[in-house]
This record gives sequence, structure tokens and C-alpha cells, in this order.
Amino acid sequence: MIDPELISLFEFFKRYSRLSEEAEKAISKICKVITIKRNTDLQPIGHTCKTIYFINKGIARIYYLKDGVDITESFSFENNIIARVESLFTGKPSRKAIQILEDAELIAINSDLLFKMYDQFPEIERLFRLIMEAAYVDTVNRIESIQFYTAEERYKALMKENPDVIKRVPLKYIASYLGITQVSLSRIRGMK
Amino acid sequence: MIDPELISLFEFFKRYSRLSEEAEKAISKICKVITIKRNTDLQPIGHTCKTIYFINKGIARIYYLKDGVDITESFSFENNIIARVESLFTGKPSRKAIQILEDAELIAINSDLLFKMYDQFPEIERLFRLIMEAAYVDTVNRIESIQFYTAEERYKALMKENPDVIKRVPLKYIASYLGITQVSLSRIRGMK
DNA sequence: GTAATTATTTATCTTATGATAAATACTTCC
DNA sequence: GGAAGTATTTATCATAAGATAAATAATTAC
Repeated sequence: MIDPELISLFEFFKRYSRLSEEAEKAISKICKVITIKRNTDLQPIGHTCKTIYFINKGIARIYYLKDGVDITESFSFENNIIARVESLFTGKPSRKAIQILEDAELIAINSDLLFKMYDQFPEIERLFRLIMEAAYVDTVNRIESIQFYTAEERYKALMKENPDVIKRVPLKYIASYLGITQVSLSRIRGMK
Repeated sequence: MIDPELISLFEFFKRYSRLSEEAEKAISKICKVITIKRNTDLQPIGHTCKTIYFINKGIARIYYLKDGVDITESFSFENNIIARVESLFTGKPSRKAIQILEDAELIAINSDLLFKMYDQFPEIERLFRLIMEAAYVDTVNRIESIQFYTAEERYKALMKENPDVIKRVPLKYIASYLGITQVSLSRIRGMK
């Protein structure tokens, strides 16, 4: 029997590939459910990322400091994963932090243990390959959006694609995600 | 014996993982060496990407049209791969094209055949997982560079990291890669 | 429920980049 | 090697977004 707290994680996995029961059991063993209060850093800047998180409830963001200014790299919502891949895949300390924006329940998957399971379970390696390929595609598409649309176009696209962000996340975090200052975002919002 | 034209490809692979001889042989079978003249489109816009290319000689770029204007997404040089991942991994037609900028010798790897080999050769699946993870990390890092540095900073960083680009690629292609117009790039270059 | 803190908006002025046009430099091809 | 085509630079003017400061609104903590 699968831990009821892990059901949504395995539903998420099914969007990418099917796992055998043994594989599900093996993954279950390296999952830890944790709850975190909002406005806390789940992982600080400078920490080497050894965890892939799945969000059962809440919102998280990845951010870093550029010349002391807080910059949001990405947001993650319910039923999605979040990880600092540039650290996870290189083993180097991350310049980025993961912060919880709404009281959250997360599933933490230890990446050392996960990667070790790849030899025994090629199906798990495949699953995470597919998840990461999809995330890679999202990132490639994001470059296009950042580089070749105006701030106003990007704001409107975000409102359309993910209205939840605007409702649930402070605008100051959204501004840097869009690549502009908070003042500029406010100006764009005021324009009608 | 490995076809001498494929040696650099297998050297490239060794940077990520070791392959058994059978696996190398299997990959060799789905590789095709091709030569292409400069200024030709290797794959046109609208085509569904079914090939991963390795560059033995020459330069390629991925570009697309935004409101009729040519935008460079990326460049690839000798001893690297190039593919339109957003099509390769989704099976959807790409809005992007691959163009050859200098007379080139390429190794074309058929992705349908490659992906089919993953069941028989988990080591090949692993190899390409690692290659794509590294490419994903590069892309994440590129977002940071596009979004939070000025055009001038980006130009100087490019000169430092990859002076070859400036020497071998027409500036008009570099400008859109940096996210600015050619006129702006010319202005930045003239500033000192 | 009020004070203190934090978030958002508004205003002003500055600046980097865009758009357009024209001048110059460089390539290619017969 | 000269004409035609292409690439790059320079100039001018317009505009989106940045920086700073101050005003207002919303949230949080006691």
C-alpha cells in the first residue's frame, strides 16, 4: 500500500511513465513528507542541492541575490517538483535558495539515494529522465519568452497562463521573475 | 573498429560516461556522416526534429522568426551537439530551424532509432540523459545571463567565454542571440 | 484594534535600447 | 577587377524601463 501522502506524487509520475510496484515501493522508501511554514528558506544559498521536492500543498520559489537584490528564478505550485538543477546535476554548491511562500507540505526525495537506484531500476532512471527532459523544454521556451517579448507582453502572458501566481505571490517576487523592477511592474499594471 | 569519422563523437561521449563496445557499435550503426555547405538550412522551420547532430567541423545555429525578424537562439561549434530539444522531446514540429554558418561536417544520429535502443542499452539511455542534463544546466544558466545583465555585459561575457563566436559569426546573428538589435550591438562595440 | 512593518503605487527624471535612415565597408560573383 | 549585393557602422529621434523618493495601501504583531 502506498502512503496516502504520496499518492499525488505517483499520479504526477504517471504523466511521464508507468512504474512497477517494486519501483514504487523503492521510491516510497526514500521519500520524506515535511511541512514548512511560509517565508522560510527550505534550502539556503550556498547549499549543495541533494533533494528533489514535490509540492503537495503550498508555493515555493527559487531565488538568488544579484548585487544584493533579490531575484526570483522560478515559482513552483502544487503537484509539481522543484529543484536547483544547476547544483543537483553538477554537485556544486548552488548560488540559489528555495523559499516557501505559503505554508507547505512537501515530499523530499533524496537525490543521492535516488541516483543510486538508477542501476537497479532503469525504469526509475527513465522516469526522471523524462521529467527532466520536460523541464528542460520548459526552460528553453522560457528563454524565448524572456528574450523577445516586452515586459508588458510577459506580464500578460503570465496572467493568462498562470493567474494563480498573480493572486498568490507578492508582486515584488513576480517583478524580478519577469526581469523588471517592481516599480516597472506596477506601472504596467496601472496602464489599464 | 570505429569509423575514423566517428572518433571525435565517441571522445565527446567519454566526457559523460563510458560505453561498452557493443553499445558503441550499436550507436555507430545509426550515425550518418554528412557534409553541408554554409548558409544552408540543415532543417527548416516547421520540421519535426528527429535528429541529434554532432559537429565535426563548422558552425551551426538555431534560429526562428519573430514577426518576420530572424532571431538566433543558440550557436554550436566543433565537438558539440545541436538539436531542437523542444521538438525532439515533444514530437511536435519545431518553430525553429538549424542553419549551417560555415561549411560543415556533421554526424547525424536518428533519434527514433536512438530512443528505441534505450530499452536494449540502458547505458546509452544514461549517456544521453547525462548529456541532456548538462545541456539543461547550461540553459538554466543562460536565463540568468539574459535576464539580469545589460547588453554590454552580455557582449563582453560572450567575447571572453567564446571569442570564436565574434570572429567566425556575422554580427547580425550575434545581436539577436544577445537579445538586442544589430544597431545596438554596433553601438556597444563602438563605445571603446 | 492600533502601531509597526511590509507591499504597492505614483511621480519625476535619467538612460539604455529600439526604429529608421543613410553612409561606409566588406564579399561575392561574373 | 568592378558591379551588385550584403554586412556593419553612424546619426537622429522616440520610448520602455531603471533609479530614486515619496505617498498610499495592506498585512502582521502585539
